[in-house]
Amino acid sequence: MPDLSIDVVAKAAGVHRSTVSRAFSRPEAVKSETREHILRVAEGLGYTMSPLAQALRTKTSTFIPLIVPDITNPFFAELAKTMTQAADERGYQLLLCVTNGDPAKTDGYFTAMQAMYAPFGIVAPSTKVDTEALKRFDFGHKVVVIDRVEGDDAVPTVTVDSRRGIMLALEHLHGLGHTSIGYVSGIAGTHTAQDRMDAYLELSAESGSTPVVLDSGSDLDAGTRGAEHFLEMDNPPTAIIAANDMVAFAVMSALGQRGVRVPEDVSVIGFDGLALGARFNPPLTTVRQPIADMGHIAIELAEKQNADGSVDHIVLEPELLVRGSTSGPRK
Amino acid sequence: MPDLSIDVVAKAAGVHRSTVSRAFSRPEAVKSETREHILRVAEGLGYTMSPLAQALRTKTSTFIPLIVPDITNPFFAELAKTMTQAADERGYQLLLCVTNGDPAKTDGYFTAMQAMYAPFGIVAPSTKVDTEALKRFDFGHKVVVIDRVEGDDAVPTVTVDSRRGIMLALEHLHGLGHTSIGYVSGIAGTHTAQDRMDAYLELSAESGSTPVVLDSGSDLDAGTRGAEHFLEMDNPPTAIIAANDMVAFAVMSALGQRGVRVPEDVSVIGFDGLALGARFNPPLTTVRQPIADMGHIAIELAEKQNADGSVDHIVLEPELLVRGSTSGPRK
DNA sequence: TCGGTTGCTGAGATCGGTTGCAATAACACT
DNA sequence: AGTGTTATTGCAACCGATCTCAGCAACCGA
Repeated sequence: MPDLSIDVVAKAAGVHRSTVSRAFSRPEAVKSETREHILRVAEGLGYTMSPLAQALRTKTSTFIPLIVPDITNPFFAELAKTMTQAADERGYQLLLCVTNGDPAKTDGYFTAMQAMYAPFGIVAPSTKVDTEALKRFDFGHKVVVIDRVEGDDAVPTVTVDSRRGIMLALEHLHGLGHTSIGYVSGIAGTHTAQDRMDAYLELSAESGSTPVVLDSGSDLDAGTRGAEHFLEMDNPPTAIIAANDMVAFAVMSALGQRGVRVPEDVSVIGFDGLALGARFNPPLTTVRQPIADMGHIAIELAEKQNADGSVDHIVLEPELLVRGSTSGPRK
Repeated sequence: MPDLSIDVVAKAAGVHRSTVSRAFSRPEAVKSETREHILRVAEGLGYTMSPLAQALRTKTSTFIPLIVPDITNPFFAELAKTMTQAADERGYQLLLCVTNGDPAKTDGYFTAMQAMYAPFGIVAPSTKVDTEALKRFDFGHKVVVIDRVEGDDAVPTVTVDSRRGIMLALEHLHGLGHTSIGYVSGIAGTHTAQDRMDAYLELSAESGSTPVVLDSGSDLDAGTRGAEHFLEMDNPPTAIIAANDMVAFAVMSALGQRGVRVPEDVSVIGFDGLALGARFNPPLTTVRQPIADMGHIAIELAEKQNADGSVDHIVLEPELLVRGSTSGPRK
């Protein structure tokens, strides 16, 4: 590969660099005859433009950072999957940024994204802190957030309707005959986590039952602690809503190890709709978030903002996914 | 941010561009006094070098593509996690590339990585095809593979000792009293998958028992099919080795739905050592691969190759992780 | 036929760095 | 003092594109 630059193509096609450049990036500005010739020659040489050079000159690259707290969490993994797809459909390259919940890292990624002229970035926050970091950067570089954001204004967001999701779960459980329904919270700090919890509290109260929060911790051990708490209760709930699928897994696992059977002894319902849930033992009933859509929409929002400056806040509808972890109450 | 370029720093520090450049990238070539002054000024301005410009000029960037078939598979997710960490410890940026098993995509990523002067890439293959794609690119750009590679020569690799891993599993099961041990294969096409299967076949034969391959499919449904096959047998094995954790999950889930209990009715052991396994129901006994090490080593190998041209093939030792999915045989 | 578009292409500066080479300063040695 | 290093720094070309500006030809209407 004798270093294919725009100049060698230009020479080979007998035109000037600038014409080749136009042939690629502003086709209508070149006589169609010339353009096709150039394209043909380029094709023959196996030429592609250097994204780096382009980025340097135009001050806008195709690198888009995906900032997540933990790629190991299947929710973020699924998000990453659909995002990569959406991304390279549109010629973007996803930069995987894992913060591990460390705000310093988040900051670092933001400055890095400026440095490489990222047109925008996607943030799936673990804590409110992440979204606050945004402000320090004046939104100078556009970002879209997979969560609600305090104040709901300057930055585009996409989320699912937490309240509706919890409602779905509650209705399903009520329909099955459950009246005492506990809750184990998930990754704390996120607005959506907060919203789900609030929704649970409110809706429970509305339906006349007293809410039972088994654990409100932030980590995965919330599941274990929740299960323990459950076992210590004199009159434990007959069903448990977990703030997200991972926590639901943890709950079921902890319960299982202590001899409690799902759904025979207690029903468990998650929130996320991870594919993995279908392979769990038992398969997890859950409130599905349209993760795939979220990825595409996030990118669309970003592009839209770049185009006309509009910042939208999309709220998607969740959906109930009934699998094997819920059934009628024990007695 | 009035566009911080090297020139503004130079002016502010009263030196020439080239001196600033050296102060950063070849510190020993600048009088320490001057260097410190420059660095201080830069610091004050909040200046960082443009990785794009650097890459363009030096023809080597800090972008390193991580090519995986499916980030949704926790094995690759864990790999990605440790790799991002290893990567940004050394100032690299990970580009997430998901092939979905499509060789065309793999090819695309290879050309892309050339275009952006990636110093090397990491490939965690789904099929042998992936490794063959490498040859089409003359290894012109360095790549290290998380798998064994046909011929074992031109490209650095890191894997764990498949045979040893299977041996560990077998020994554990034998120790528990199992004599009839089945096998469900995993993602096909990979050399390691092949190796594990071969090891199972050989070691079973050596120990005098007849191997029982419950399913040799490539997809996740192998688990389901394996379970069904298991149920149809007159004299089913008392334990099952799954080629990887995901398949083990699927097997246990399918078994569970059909009323077979693990480990009471049948023991199941996986291969990978995913953190997720600890949260499964029951917690999965498995052969642990040192995934975190693999990530770091992969990057080290790549750097080493770039430095002195050496290509190494590292084989790591697996380790048994006993959790709850194995116990003595039923009767 | 001539001034006024319009369409297409070439020149050349520029993006933000790097690096070989030349210039100068400083120091060592005889 | 004279000459030969050696350490520092400046100069300017270059990496591979983009884009403004200008040049030129063809076309239009009066």
